[in-house]
Amino acid sequence: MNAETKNPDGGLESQDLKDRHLRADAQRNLDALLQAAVEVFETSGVDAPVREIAEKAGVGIGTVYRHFPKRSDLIAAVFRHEIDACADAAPRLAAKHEPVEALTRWMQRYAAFIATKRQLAPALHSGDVAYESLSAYFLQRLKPALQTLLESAAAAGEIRTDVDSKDLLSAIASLCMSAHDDRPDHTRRMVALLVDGLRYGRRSSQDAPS
Amino acid sequence: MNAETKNPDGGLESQDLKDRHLRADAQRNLDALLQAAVEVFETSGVDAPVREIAEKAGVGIGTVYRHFPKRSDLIAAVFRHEIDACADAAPRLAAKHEPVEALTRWMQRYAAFIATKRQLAPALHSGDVAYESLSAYFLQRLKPALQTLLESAAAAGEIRTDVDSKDLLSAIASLCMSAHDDRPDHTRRMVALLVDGLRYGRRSSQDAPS
DNA sequence: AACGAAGCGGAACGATGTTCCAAGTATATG
DNA sequence: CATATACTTGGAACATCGTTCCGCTTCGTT
Repeated sequence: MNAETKNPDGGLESQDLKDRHLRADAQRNLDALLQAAVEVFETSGVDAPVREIAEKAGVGIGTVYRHFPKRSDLIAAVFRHEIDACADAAPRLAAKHEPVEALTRWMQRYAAFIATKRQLAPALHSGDVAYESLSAYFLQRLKPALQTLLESAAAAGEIRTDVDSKDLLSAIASLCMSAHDDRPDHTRRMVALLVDGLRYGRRSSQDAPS
Repeated sequence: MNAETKNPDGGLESQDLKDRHLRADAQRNLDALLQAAVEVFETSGVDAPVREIAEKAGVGIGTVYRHFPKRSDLIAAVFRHEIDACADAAPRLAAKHEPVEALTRWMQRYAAFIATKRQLAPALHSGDVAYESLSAYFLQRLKPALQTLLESAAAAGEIRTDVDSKDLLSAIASLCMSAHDDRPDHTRRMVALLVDGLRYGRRSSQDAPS
């Protein structure tokens, strides 16, 4: 009924943050659990039984529920984990490649990530409390990541400057949602097309300062 | 592997068609089952337990599975039933109201129908064989229904003539999918806006026959 | 009325999410 | 190093579902 009964900070565990000393073995199990969940979800989809994940991680079912009270918490944790991985890829790519190349590679990376999560989309809008914060987190992490890449490429004069990163994120997501199984690289080409679109109008801005 | 093992006619039961004499009590149970399913799905959503529907219909679980071998068959049957109801509303409205009024009312009717089926959309694209034929049936029934209404209104010179009924169907569906719960009549106004859009360009066609 | 077949009800099965607690183990403390 | 204590664990057990099965009931016919 009231929202006060919920943990105000969003309360999702992470293997990176050590909030209150977590016992060493517990930490090890948590990591194994997350890794196993990633693999199982990739193999059998998000509908895979909790027991299968527990077995793959080499722990008991009780351990799973100790770390993730609800099945949806596990899914949410994995999702967050992958959002982080995708967001963290941005600065890494930016350091290794020139701006447009980094931007291109990241968009492809992001597209591949979204394609994996197609079956998650329904759940996201199902009103489940466990997924409520995910949409916000998604934008909070990915929008700045893309924005930085866009700004670098724009500063180098390689692409246009009038593109909103949020629009671009959802545009790519839409592309991936409609991808057919019989066109494995359809999405890749569509994203490449988007990048070309970004380059096309690069000289259209004349209000550039300095 | 091969498609030949599947029933070639699509094999979905209907309370309207009497394929092979159905025993009187069986027919009664089938009707009660369908009605109960409609009510339960409305109340508790499509994820409602089969047992709940059986109880509401006053029959045993075995009876449900006699008529609908799979849970998805029940859902599909209800969906078909409601598609029929929506399609049948078109000629009824056309007989009772002037063309544009009939068109408006039907579009609102259709929008209300779609809004109810939001949770069904994921299942429709999940690849389940039971739902495969539904998309086709959906278009087969609804497109002609809308098209007739559109043509009547166009013939009366009340609306433009360059609107594809299929596009309009999916446009309304899209509107309903993005509807928020805190805006109950948002969809209604959006559909009304669509109707106004139809009226706006009414003089743009000059190739109207007879 | 009697018979055969169609139909019915619900116990039972297997899978899955979730709870619970006795037993085990890491860590702090002496 | 030994001990105490609280944190963790494993998995049996429970609740809920979809689905199957089969003995019994009821309808339609002769």
